[in-house]
Amino acid sequence: MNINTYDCGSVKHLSTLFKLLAEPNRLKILCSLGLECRPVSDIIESTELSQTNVSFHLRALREAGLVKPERKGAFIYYCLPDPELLRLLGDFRHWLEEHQKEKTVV
Amino acid sequence: MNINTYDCGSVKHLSTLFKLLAEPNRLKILCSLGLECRPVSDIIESTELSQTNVSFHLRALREAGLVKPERKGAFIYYCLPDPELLRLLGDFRHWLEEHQKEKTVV
DNA sequence: CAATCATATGTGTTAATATTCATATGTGTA
DNA sequence: TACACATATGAATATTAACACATATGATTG
Repeated sequence: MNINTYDCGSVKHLSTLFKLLAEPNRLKILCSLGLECRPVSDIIESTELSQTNVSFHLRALREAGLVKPERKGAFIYYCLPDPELLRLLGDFRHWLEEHQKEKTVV
Repeated sequence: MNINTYDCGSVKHLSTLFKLLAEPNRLKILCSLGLECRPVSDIIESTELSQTNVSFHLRALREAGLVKPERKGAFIYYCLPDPELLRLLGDFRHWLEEHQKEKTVV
């Protein structure tokens, strides 16, 4: 390995995280949650996805610890245990905008 | 849409970016580049991937503007046009570490 | 405890993506 | 010009992931 090689830590962990975030519907779900806790029915409504599909993606996010379920009666509320994630997403979005600008300039 | 819904901007653009970063070998390539420009042969060596495979992933990264090719004689050097990307990757890695800790605590 | 609502899960199908093999293109040099 | 080297591309296959359908589980209400 070269001395100038950048250390990305465990590439595996990073890539599985990005894989989760790479699915548009999962991103939608995360964004629709925002800083609030919402029942699945809410998520279904705001994302306009099928119940099965939402449940499918929630499972993936849940198992990765990106969302946390909390039962309240018949409903299960989901929230982001660490809202810092939203900041990171914002950073990327911001970078993307800047990056696009540069590309058009160059 | 709820007033508390977090705006992730164009989910589509974000997800295509994450999709690029979700491939372990592409991450490896980005990290192996670091802040330097390197010929493809270097990348092949440090990632231990096949030539075809490296070329395949470089194309994807190139078309998204994440790496930039520059011919020098028979060699083509690739570099990150915007090293800020490495910082973002570092942020995610850092978050991942913290996040893992929390999960074990909780 | 039957009926209903909210959510999850198992299975099969389909679409997307990575990987390899064979080959092409472009560059330097004898 | 012929040859060797660096990299790219096209086609075929393999792997993976999303999605839909049917059904199961768990909670509430009468």
